[in-house]
Formats: sequence, structure tokens, C-alpha cells
Amino acid sequence: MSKEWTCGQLRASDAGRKVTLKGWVNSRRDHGGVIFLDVRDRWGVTQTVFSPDHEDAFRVADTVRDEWVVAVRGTVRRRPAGTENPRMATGEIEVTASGIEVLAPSAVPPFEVSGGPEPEESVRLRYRYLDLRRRRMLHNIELRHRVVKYIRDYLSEREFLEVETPILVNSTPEGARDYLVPSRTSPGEFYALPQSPQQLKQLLMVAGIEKYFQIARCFRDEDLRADRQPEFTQLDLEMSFVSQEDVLELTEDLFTGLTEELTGKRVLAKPFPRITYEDSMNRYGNDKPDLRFGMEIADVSEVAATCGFKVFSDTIANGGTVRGLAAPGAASFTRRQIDELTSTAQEFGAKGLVWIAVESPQDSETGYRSPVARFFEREELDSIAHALGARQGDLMLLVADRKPVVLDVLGRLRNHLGALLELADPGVVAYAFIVQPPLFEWNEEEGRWDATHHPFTAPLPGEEELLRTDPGSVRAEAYDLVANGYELGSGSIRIHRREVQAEVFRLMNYSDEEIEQRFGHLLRAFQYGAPPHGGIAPGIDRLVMLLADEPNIREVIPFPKNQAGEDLMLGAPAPVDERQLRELHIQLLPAAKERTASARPQ
RNA sequence: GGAACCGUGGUGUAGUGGCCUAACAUACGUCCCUGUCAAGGACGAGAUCGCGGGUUCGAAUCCCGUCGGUUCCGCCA
Repeated sequence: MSKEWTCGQLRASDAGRKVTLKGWVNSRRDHGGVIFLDVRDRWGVTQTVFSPDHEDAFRVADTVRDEWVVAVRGTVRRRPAGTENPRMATGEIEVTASGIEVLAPSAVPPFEVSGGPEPEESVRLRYRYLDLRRRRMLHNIELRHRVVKYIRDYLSEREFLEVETPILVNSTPEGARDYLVPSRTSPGEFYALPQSPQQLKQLLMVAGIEKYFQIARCFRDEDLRADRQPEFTQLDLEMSFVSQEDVLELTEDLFTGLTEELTGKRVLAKPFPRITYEDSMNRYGNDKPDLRFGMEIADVSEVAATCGFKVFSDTIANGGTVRGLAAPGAASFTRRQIDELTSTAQEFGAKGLVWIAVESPQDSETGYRSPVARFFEREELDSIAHALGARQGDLMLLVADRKPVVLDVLGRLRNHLGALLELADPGVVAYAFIVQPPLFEWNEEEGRWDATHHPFTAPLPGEEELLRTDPGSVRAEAYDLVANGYELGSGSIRIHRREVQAEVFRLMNYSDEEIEQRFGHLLRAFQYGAPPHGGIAPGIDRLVMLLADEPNIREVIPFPKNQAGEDLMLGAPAPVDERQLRELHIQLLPAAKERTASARPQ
């Protein structure tokens, strides 16, 4: 069986052609003496017409229902004048049917595939194969294909090799929780699914591949979010003999090209802004700023220190900070809206939220409106407004606390307001690189330094000396690619000097045994001539989600898992029978045994 | 691990203490209809309101618990 024609290709110029269309019945309209069947396939929808002239076909068409699979034989003709449908690509023509074959009837679907209300997501997931018939899902699958193909073509042209790395690897205790796979042949031992091909791609650099990429599936056993799935796909890439700038430029060119060529979206700025981690935290309150709008955070501690408002001056006196931002046009917010903002800020961790509406700065009497206005001199308010870049009609919002709390709250508030005030142009992708993050963060519980990125990330050139004196101030030669408030991926230049690597491990408080056990294979490899190398690993799912304007990552994954990590269609995860467990040398704990007893497979 | 919101015919919603013997749209079934494309018209079937307990003369509606779903925090590069 083959398909000569698709349901999206026939045009007026095909009039007179005898064709057979195969596909699903998208909609059936029965007028008694004439029946229309819209036949749908991946490529489109074509209207077919049945009249009693062909009695056999007409009788069959009478029994056919939505979502049945049919083959319709007939002749293409221009639609009668006045009945063309400009909303359909094939709307100029129709196929007058002389025959129809039902290839497969369909049970009544649990929800309407074309048109109808949006079903609840659990229903969509349970019947994902029907959900995927919908145009929105097809569009996302197609876009995803084109994105991946663009990446493959782009990198192949630049002499990158796509190399597959194993899915069954070993567990790396730091970072995310691993998915484990018990070994049958090595009792008591486990494989882990890769959180990313990080170490393997570095080994490929030692192997002399020089330019590697992979569309790699990664696994992390952590709790899910709208933009997180337990298994996800990364563009993993690594290059030898490169500087950070080489990696960033390649990434920039690739992402600009695919955004502009595959979507109608505009890239806000190229080259992508390079913002230091510290800058990003200070100006946007997080390390993945949405740059589609401004509304930057500003420091007003200087004014706050000497003002008459005790909450502010005390905070400064106690080593805290006072910062804020100006919400454009929000001076007109009602009391109720401002109260909501305050409680939102409190949910984010603020003790309170001070608001000052900028009414008319020219008027010295009533320039500002605020419950705390009386505690401030006019010049102080002017100076705050100046620092925040506030203009008439804006609402200034100030938070006083310890610096990390203030920045976190204002960062979240900024995103909240960005959405509330619709500040972001949905037609824009604002890519940026966040660079020079700290190499380490102090682990309070364990009393040691943790690698912020991973232990092979190189310190910023010139800061190696600080490893000995002030590890917390060492910055990494690492970078995050962000877009529209999402972290799309991160990467770094890797350490290739043994003494630097040893110093890093020392700071992380690893014993020689631990180093050998966890990283022995990599360090051994590095003894045999490791080239300087670095790379990046952007997430494909998040990228496609962004480009497709989808609110969550599941919309661009054909068979995603729900928040509990379950596949509602397959029913995974599921209990396995006792024999399988025995082969794997696994025994369930009593609680697990009890839980699965009722759901044992046959 | 925690918080918030949601759960009413197949699907999506309304109803938030008595007017509910549960409404509307769509899907579904039967019939009518020769130009629709969200076809139209008539008729019909379909929900003990996620489940359990409680408050009340009376519960879809209030309370408690539980299950399921989503979002967020913790967690996660």
C-alpha cells in the first residue's frame, strides 16, 4: 500500500486528476443528499464530496465517522463558484468521490481531535497518540525535527562529528540523583543513566575527535517542573584547542541562524550580550534574566542609610541593603493590586514591600504618593527615582534585607511584573551569555567547597592563584546560555593542567581514594596528552518550547511524563515480577513490597 | 518533603447551603435535509458532582482526611 497523494497538496491546477486520498476523517458533514468528508493526513486536509450518483460510495460514506481511516477515490475539481474556502490550503478544490474504502474504523475518541475544547492534560497524556494528531502537536514535532536537523547540518558543515555515547554508564554521586539500572551479571552492582555525557565527551577530546556533538538523551532523577522532565535532550558539544570566545561565537551563530530561519521570531541582539554572573545577580536578581524588558534592579542603600524611615536605616546599619525597581505605568495600580504585590513579595521571602508611586516629579508638593512618603525628604525621593530610572506613572518598589534575599525577591518580582504588565514582546528571543560565575560555592553541611558547574571547569585565566588564598572569589571560565528568562544550557572551558585539577580536588575535600574511584578514568586519560578543550550543552526541549511559544516542556515532547514521573499512557513505572527481581539480585523493602503487591503484572 | 490551585455526563465549563429531580456547549445515537467546511434542524441517551468521613432539618456547595492533576518552593545545570 502506498500513498500517491497527500491531503495537503492538491490545487486548482490539478483539476481533472483522478486521485486516491488516504487519511483520517477530520470532519463529516451530512446534508442528506450530499456528504462531505474532510480527509486529514500529516500534510493537510482535503474536502471530498459524496453524492448519490455513486451509490455504493455514498452508502459507505453515510456510515463513516470522525477519525476513521479511509481511502477515497475520486476526481479533483474546482469547487463550484462561491463555495471555495480561503482558510484551507486546498480550499479551491474538492475531490468528487467515486469510491471509498474503510481501512480502519475508529472507536469514539475520548476527546475531539479536531476542534472541541482543550482536554485536561492527564486525558491528553493517557491518549497521547490521539493528542499528537492535533495540529498544535504536529507543529511542535515538526519544529523539533527542523531544529535538530538544522543543528546537525550546521555542525556537520563545520566538521563536527556526531558520536554516540553509552546510556548505561556509572553513577557519579555529585550533582543530580542518578537513575540506576541493576546489573544481572555483576550481582549487587548498578549502572547509572547519564545525567549528561560530560566525562565521555571530554574523553572524546583526549581521543582526538576535536569537534564532537551529539543530540544526547540525559537523565536526572529529580522532582519535575514545567521546564523539567526526568529524561530530556541536550545538544552536547565539545571542541579542542578553543577559547571561551570560540565556543560562544559558534553557539551565537548557530542559535541566531536557527531562530531566524526556522521561526518568525526576532533575535533581540547579536552578538548576544555577555553579562557577568555578578552583574546579572545585581541587575536582574538571578542568573537567567529575561532581557526582553528592562526594569532593572538598582541599589538605593546610600539614600536609605540616612533617611528617616527606620526600617531602611536600620537594615543598612545592620549590614543589609535596600534595592528596588520601577514598574512602568504601575502607579495607577489600585490599593488591592498593590496589596497583592506585597503578599507576592512576601511569598518570595520579603519581610515587606515599600511602594512609592511617581505621580508628577515636576510638582514639588505632590510628586510622590506612598504610605511612607512622610519619612523621606523630597530630594531623597528624587534620588531614589533617579537611581531606579523611574518616570511619571511608574510604581517604585523597594525591599530591605540581606543582599541575597533582596536580590532574590526583586528578581522574582521583576519576572512577576514582567508577565503581569506584559512587558515582554512575544515575537522576540533575547539570548544572552552569563559569564564568569563563581567556580565554587561553600557547602555548609559538608564543610567543603562544591564545584558550581562541575569539577573539571577551569578557573578564569589569572585567577588560579586565588585557589590557594580565597577559593570563594575564584571565577570560572564557564558560561550559561539564557533566553527569555530560561537557562538554555551551560558550558565551560575544562581544566587540562594536572596541578590545577589537583588543587580543585583538594578544595573539594576529596581523598585520593575518592578521586580515583570517581574520576580515575578521566585523570588516567589526561596523562596521555589532553588537549585544551571546552564546550556547551544547550537543552533542546527548552529551546523548542521557547520557539514554539509553549508554556511547558511536555508540549514539545511526544511522550512526556507527568509531574510524578509517570507515563500515563504506558503505565510506567510498573512493578515487575518476582523472577525478574531475583535475576537482578534485588529484594524489595516491606513498604515497597506492600505497595506493589496489588499491582503485580500477570 | 512542603505550599497553592483544580477535580461536576465522553470532553470542556456553569452552578459555591434549599429554586439541582444538576444547567450549557460539544461529542455520541436516531430521524430530516443536495453545498457545507465550528454545517443546520428535531428528538434521545448519558453525571448518585474523584473517593471516604463529618457538620446541618437539608451538602456538588461548608469542614476533615484521602486519591488524582497542575503550578511553585526545597531539589535540579
